[in-house]
Amino acid sequence: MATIKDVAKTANLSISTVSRYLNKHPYISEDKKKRIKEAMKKLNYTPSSIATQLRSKKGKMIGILVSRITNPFFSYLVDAIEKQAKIDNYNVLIMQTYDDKYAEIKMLEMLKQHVINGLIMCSVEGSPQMIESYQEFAPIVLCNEQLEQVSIPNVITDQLEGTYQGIKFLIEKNYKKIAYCTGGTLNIEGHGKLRTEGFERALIEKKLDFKKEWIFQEVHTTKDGYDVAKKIFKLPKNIRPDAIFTNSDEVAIGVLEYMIKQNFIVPDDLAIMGFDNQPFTSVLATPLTTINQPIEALGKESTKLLISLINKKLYNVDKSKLKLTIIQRKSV
Amino acid sequence: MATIKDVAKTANLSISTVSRYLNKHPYISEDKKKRIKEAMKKLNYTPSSIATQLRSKKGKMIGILVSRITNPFFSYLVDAIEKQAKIDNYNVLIMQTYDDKYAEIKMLEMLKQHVINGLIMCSVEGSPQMIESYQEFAPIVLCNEQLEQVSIPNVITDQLEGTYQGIKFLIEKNYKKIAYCTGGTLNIEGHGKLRTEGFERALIEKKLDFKKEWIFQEVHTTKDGYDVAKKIFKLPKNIRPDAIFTNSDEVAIGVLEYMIKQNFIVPDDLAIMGFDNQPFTSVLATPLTTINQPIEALGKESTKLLISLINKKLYNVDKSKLKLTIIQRKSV
DNA sequence: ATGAAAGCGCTAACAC
DNA sequence: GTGTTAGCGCTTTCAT
Repeated sequence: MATIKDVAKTANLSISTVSRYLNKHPYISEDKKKRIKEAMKKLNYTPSSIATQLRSKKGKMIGILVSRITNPFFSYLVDAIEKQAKIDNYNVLIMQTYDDKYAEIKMLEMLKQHVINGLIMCSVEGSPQMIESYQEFAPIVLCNEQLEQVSIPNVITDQLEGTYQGIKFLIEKNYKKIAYCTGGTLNIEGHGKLRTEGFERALIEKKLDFKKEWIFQEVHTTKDGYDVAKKIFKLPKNIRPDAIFTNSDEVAIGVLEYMIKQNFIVPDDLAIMGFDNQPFTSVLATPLTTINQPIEALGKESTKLLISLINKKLYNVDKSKLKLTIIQRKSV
Repeated sequence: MATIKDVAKTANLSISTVSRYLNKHPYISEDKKKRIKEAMKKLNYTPSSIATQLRSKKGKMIGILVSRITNPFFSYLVDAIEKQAKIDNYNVLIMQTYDDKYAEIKMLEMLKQHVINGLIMCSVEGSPQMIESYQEFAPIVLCNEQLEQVSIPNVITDQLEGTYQGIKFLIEKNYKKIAYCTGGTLNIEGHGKLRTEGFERALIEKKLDFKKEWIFQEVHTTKDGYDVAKKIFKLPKNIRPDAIFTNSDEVAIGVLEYMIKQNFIVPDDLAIMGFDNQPFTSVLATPLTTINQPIEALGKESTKLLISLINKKLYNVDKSKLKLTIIQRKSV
């Protein structure tokens, strides 16, 4: 690998002059510019970004933390972030946490180590205080997440309202026995807490019962959804729910899968409400009624906010496009 | 930010001793170990990976190039690669090319600049010679891709054979007028060339006709598939194909979508063969008959091969799990 | 306008 | 076992 030294030697100039050329410093004579260009071409030289970063500390990399890239919600979110980041010449380093606190810390440490210059967290595992403390090293933006009692900038949709509307939609369609899935646990703060609040609000408002048999915690995958359905249909008919509000289309598809296999009819035997409006949910055996998340806007605004923060500038998040909407199809 | 110097000063030791501790050098007295630990905690010290990389040149980052992370084939492939990379403590830097040669070059340049220590290319755009030349800087492994006339290690499945079997399957099911989709163009080398060869071989063997109206080039997305279907059903009935072999489930879903919308029946009006066996293809309105790709094995073997190359060791790819298999469902 | 020289934070001989 | 020292490739004063 040719270094700046080699270029300087070949062009018969000092290292500093070459460095200035590289950094587009004004006032370098045309003659020397040409000599440098030639030397660089001859030696096939590329600056070592490692050395540049070491010295100047201004890298151009942002990190994204997602729980699982195979979840289309996240892959589309990453896609949106990357498209926006590219505009400002940032590269993107993606890491999956698999809900593992340790992996999250590894990424946060990269902030400290200047591997990344900012981080968008689309999933959070560790304690709010711990995460907050890392802001000392570089900006962090929470995307589609919210942390209480600490101050970390975020861009979010109104998950409480979205869920509230979704449940209300179900009730108005005359479903009264509503099962509910959440990725978290009901007790602990975090994961889906706001959605659960929206769920409760709608139920209370419509004076409907809660039944602990209808609440499913820590469900994430299609397989989890499948297992939830299995449990539901094992319930005696009189206490079996007539609709299920899932926390993602992936989970909803698991429920659907079980019902198809057992020859149950959607929505007659059980209505299914998805969440995310993922691609292909309109072409399923029963097209899914679901809640659309504004992924594009979420990714774009988070990125704009983060890059502004990196450049120590202000940015007002445009909230106009961050609305959740119900997509009505056949499963409800 | 505290540096190794600060730690040394605080612990009242030399920089080297601290460095040795950091690098798990044997034989450091327990007393000093403790002093170093305390100093590190007190100063909240983390080594700068930039400096470490500059000095030792042994970063721990591998790059992955995919065309679009939103394509489940790639997100699952990335997932498999990441899981394997983690075992050897490598982090993973993902970049999307969007079939853009320029983005690809940007990633290749990162090889030069030591940002990444190896690259897995799950998609290739530029000229074989250009890509080959970058091996000078760090190892490159092609995953699910093949380049002629140059020598770049790769791990692949037999796409020709897979397609040949797929088309033969169609013919044996008594479909004789087979439409064919490819991501590339028929003339130029690259993109789907081997699959096209498999297609041709099966047709010739079974003495079936080619019709240029049945060939669709440069189709990638669900929307492309939708448009292909539209064209097919505009054809006069006597020259309309009775089956379509698509190049991905995404495309197949587009075809399905159009047919549902227009009230055509799958497979009676047109049989659809997918490619990839993506999640949820079994729960579609018409469950998709498709070709399963061994994504797990592809990712795992590519990563093992790349890391071996980085460490200048030999590795023999385990080909036993790299087989394409037909998944028979309802669309054929 | 250009060059010399002092580091950035770390590792790795080499010496003791 | 531990300290001293010379860089890694680059940027950035400070001279000239």
